[in-house]
Amino acid sequence: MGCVTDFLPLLGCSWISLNPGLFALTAGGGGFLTGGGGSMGMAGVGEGVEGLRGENSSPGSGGGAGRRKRKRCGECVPCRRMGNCEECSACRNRKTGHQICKYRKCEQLKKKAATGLEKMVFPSGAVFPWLQ
DNA sequence: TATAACGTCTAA
DNA sequence: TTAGACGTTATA
Ligand SMILES: [Zn+2]
Ligand SMILES: [Zn+2]
Repeated sequence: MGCVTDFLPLLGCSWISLNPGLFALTAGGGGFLTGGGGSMGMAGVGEGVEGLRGENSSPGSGGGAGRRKRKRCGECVPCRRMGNCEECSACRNRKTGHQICKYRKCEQLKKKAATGLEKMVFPSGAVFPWLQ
């Protein structure tokens, strides 16, 4: 196979080629490790595949499982800020955007939800040993 | 029900 | 890659 050993057999070799944006969005500027330093990292591989499309997540039943919304920490500077500036794009487009004022956006919510798999870096220093 | 805001998709 | 739109969840 000219493909990646045992990675996503159903998707074949075309996955990364067809989803460069998604990969860059999660693995690169995802937020953790600030890409570019020479070290990359995995950005939610487990959830990444599930997050490919919103077909997963089952909040319907139970009412406890599934991916629920995170809440603001309430301690960061933006969280302590009160009142909307009414001038930022979030405030101006509040009617359609449904987003909190940019100056009030919680620092923790700015980062993508971390699952813990992001830190999966092998001792060899390689992030994707199966690619080598 | 109304209001606020997170998560994700998609156009630019 | 980013900002905006939309759907959905969470709280009052
Ligand atoms: Zn604002
Ligand atoms: Zn906060």
